[in-house]
Amino acid sequence: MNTVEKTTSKGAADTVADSLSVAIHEHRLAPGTKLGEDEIGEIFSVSRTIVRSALQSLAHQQLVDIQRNKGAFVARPSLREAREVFEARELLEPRTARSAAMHATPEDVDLLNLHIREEHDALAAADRGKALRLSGQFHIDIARIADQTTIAAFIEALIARSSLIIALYWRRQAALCESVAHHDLVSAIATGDGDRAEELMRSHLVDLHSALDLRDAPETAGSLRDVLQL
Amino acid sequence: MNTVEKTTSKGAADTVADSLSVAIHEHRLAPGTKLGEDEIGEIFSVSRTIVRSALQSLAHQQLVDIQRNKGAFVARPSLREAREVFEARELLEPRTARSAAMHATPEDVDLLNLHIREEHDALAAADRGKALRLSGQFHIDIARIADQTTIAAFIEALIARSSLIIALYWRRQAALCESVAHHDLVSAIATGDGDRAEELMRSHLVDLHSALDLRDAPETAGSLRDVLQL
DNA sequence: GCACGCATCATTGTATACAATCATGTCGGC
DNA sequence: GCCGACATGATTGTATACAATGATGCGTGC
Repeated sequence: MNTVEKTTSKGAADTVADSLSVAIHEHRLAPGTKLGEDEIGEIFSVSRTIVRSALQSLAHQQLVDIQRNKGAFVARPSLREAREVFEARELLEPRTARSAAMHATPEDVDLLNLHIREEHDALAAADRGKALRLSGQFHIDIARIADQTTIAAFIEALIARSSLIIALYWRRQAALCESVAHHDLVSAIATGDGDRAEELMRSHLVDLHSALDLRDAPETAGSLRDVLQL
Repeated sequence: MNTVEKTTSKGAADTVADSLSVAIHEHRLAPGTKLGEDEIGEIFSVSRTIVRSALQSLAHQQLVDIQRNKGAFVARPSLREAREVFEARELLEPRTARSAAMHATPEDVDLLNLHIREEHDALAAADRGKALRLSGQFHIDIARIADQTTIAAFIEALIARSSLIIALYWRRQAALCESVAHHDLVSAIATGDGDRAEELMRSHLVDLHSALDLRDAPETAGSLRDVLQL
């Protein structure tokens, strides 16, 4: 049901990586946070070998930044990267939404509705982090439904980085994640309306993009600001 | 000059990963080949720790397939994956070529011409593997020139997998890699003709795609066939 | 009082040792 | 003679020990 089946014996490293990944997605781990190997190893009761493997995995999808002889840190996407990530999403996701609308089965639609409900519940419980993560999960679900594994993997990576970007550059304080957009998307997908799904996804991403402050923040001031907000 | 600068101290694992990656790209390591940890460690005179790290890195970009308690093998993309990879390339690369035509500097064009020359030389020297690798490198160069790091990384991953796909499903025996297509592309990029670059890239990829035998090969017969060709 | 250099310490990089799992080949039974 | 169970060997998974590098803080000299 999840990303990896239990039956294939997931491996301890993946468990650690998943936990860290979720924590980052839920904004419980802020960009720039140092991820010490011993520290994490103690938390999960595994050796540094496992932690190291997990961190390398996260580094590969650019969720963490490993600096040689310095350690691993939760990544801080630059403005440039932020722009690129959203440009890439705007290129890939609308087409994927269209494809999802074509391929979706009733069970797929049920799954999407379930996830929307969970997202809504999290928001009602004032669990902003969880709502944010589920919001991203929704986009990944759509990519999965579209039955394009390769592109779905790309989108998954982009959404992961989007979470970091939102943590760094989010502007609108309240009224985030208007899940109404997601709801409309599901209805378009449920009725197999590819055109509408594509357009809804496009405008949804433009909305998201425009809710970020990607204009001219100083590239290097990040570390300072980070210290202050701690 | 390469993917990673020497000055940042590349790390032994990356060296091993790069060597293996090149070997795969040059079809010196066939899909399905077992990559034993001790074996590789002895070749490069490093411990299994390093080898393991390198293999995990390659696994993440799906160049090798790691099966728990079984080992690492050069990946064998399925027909489905092969189709998806080329569909994704056809989605991403034409637009990237257009962007490259817009951004290319004279030095960029020089670099492309240099690489085409190297490719031609390799072909003249009957070094089919090297020519193939350089042919892929050419596409990566274009993505780099397009100045879209994120998408360039995706394309790089797709080209890596394309190399495996070509190894498995290539149909036309002779007359491969008509570098004339690359040459035309460079001229379009050099003159800043985005439309033409986009169209040339699109047709080049369609050519490539159609030179593969992706029709109905049995998904599971691979292992058998592999044994026979050894 | 400030700055530079050095020593100490903490953390990461790598190698090796041990444990667990899977593959292979042999032996016994049918 | 063929099939299955078991034992042995090889290979991978994990933990730990050692080495190397970077960070911190103190002391000395100016």
